Amino acid sequence: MFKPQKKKIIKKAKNKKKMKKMLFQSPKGMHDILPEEQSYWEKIRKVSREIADFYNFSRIDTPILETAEIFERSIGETTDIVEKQMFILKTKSGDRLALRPEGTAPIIRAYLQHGLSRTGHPLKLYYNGPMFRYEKPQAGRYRQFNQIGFEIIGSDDDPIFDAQIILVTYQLIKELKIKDLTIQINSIGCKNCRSTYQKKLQNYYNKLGLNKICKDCQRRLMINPLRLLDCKDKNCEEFKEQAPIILDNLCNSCNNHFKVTLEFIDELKLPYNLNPTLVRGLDYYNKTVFEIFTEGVEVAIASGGRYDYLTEMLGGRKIAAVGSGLGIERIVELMKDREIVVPPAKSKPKAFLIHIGEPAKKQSLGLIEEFRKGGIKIIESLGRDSLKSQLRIADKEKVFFALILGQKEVFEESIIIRDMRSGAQETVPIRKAVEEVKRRLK
RNA sequence: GUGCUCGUAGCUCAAUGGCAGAGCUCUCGGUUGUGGUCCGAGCGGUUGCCGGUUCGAAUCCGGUCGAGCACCCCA
Repeated sequence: MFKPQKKKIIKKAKNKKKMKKMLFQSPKGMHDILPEEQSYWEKIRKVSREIADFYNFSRIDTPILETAEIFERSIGETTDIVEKQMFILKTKSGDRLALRPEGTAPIIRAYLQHGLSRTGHPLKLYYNGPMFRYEKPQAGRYRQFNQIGFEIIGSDDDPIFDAQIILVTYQLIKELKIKDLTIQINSIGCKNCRSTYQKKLQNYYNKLGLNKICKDCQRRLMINPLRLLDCKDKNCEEFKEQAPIILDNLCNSCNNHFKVTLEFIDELKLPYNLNPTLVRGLDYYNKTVFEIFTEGVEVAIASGGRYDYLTEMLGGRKIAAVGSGLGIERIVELMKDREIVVPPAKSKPKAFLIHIGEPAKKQSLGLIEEFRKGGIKIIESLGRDSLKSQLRIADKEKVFFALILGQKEVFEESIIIRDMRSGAQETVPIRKAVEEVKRRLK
């Protein structure tokens, strides 16, 4: 009777110890953005702000959680995103909310909810924020990832906006010094010609016989025939080559739309490839679809397309729109790999305040405020008391001047200004400290 | 979701069944209040976690968590 109890107690104690020691990890596929990589993120934010501003896109932020149905209706019930990749939660009152897996549908929801059509057409919006997909992580593929997106809503389906979206997206990447870009582009038609084409494609594969194509293709044939063109299986390749091509099956209006879009892009001399197998995974796309790649990287760094039916899918009247999205993590990885230099996220300090003794320490915070008023960034190491340690830090921070405030200086109401490069020092009245440093910085 | 590879100090890596180590980083010191170089010391680990085999496990086995690769899919 005693033994089991004893064992239990030991086990409990062990657990307690373990609990104390256990370190937590960030959730699978979700990452911290540490101070040392913030410079890349800041650079991307800055450039995207500037690009958006120039092309007159207004910033919009939508909640991270949305009614799950928004995505089910727009992205498509049979897509992987909706079928297995959404983080869904139920609130206490029973609402089904989803962590947004993409940015476009929420923006259209906001557009309809707030009647943003009143602000005139076309409405140009951009966003930057986290998206969530429950997937098996890999390099460049995370469960929480950040996207920048551009949307042009309204103004019918004028192909010039297809071209402008592509241009803006392309310029953003180019502005970040990422080279060797190519745009893959295709048109997947409208409701009418797409479904005609899908039937044609299904017929073609059915005639071939199911046993000739891979298992994935058999599944695709049933649920999403356009995806057949995406198959990378070697056996399927030859059938793909013979398969009907969507560009040959577009209706007159879609064909013309695509032709004009390409003319605009030709005019801009953007490097693009016609890719008739490019179809995109989301249901709301129609007509133009595109992806932007860089040499040596398998995955797209940006993608987008036209979505003229999305407003209707979300309960509004039909409003044509076109948009794009960029994967920030993928861009950051590229910038690191290619050793693209970016300015530091923090500004450089000009001076370092050193205190020796309690009276000096007491004056430190107040003195720093004087420098802030004077517009000079001054740093310190208030937790360190030895002069040597403080000078070491000042050196490491590469400041121009160290200001030394000791017992004697406090008594005399003065401060030492030390030029860190030459080592020359001068004692000046403390009232003139800011002014003196300012003068020397020139 | 399927198949495979990898997890040792904050970082880069040693130790391959027998005492867990090095370099870098970080902290402090090298005699009154003066940095970098140099020298010295210290901090940092129940080897991701749990279990099994064994006299003995970082090492072998199983599971699990995480990272990555190829699929699936995608930013």
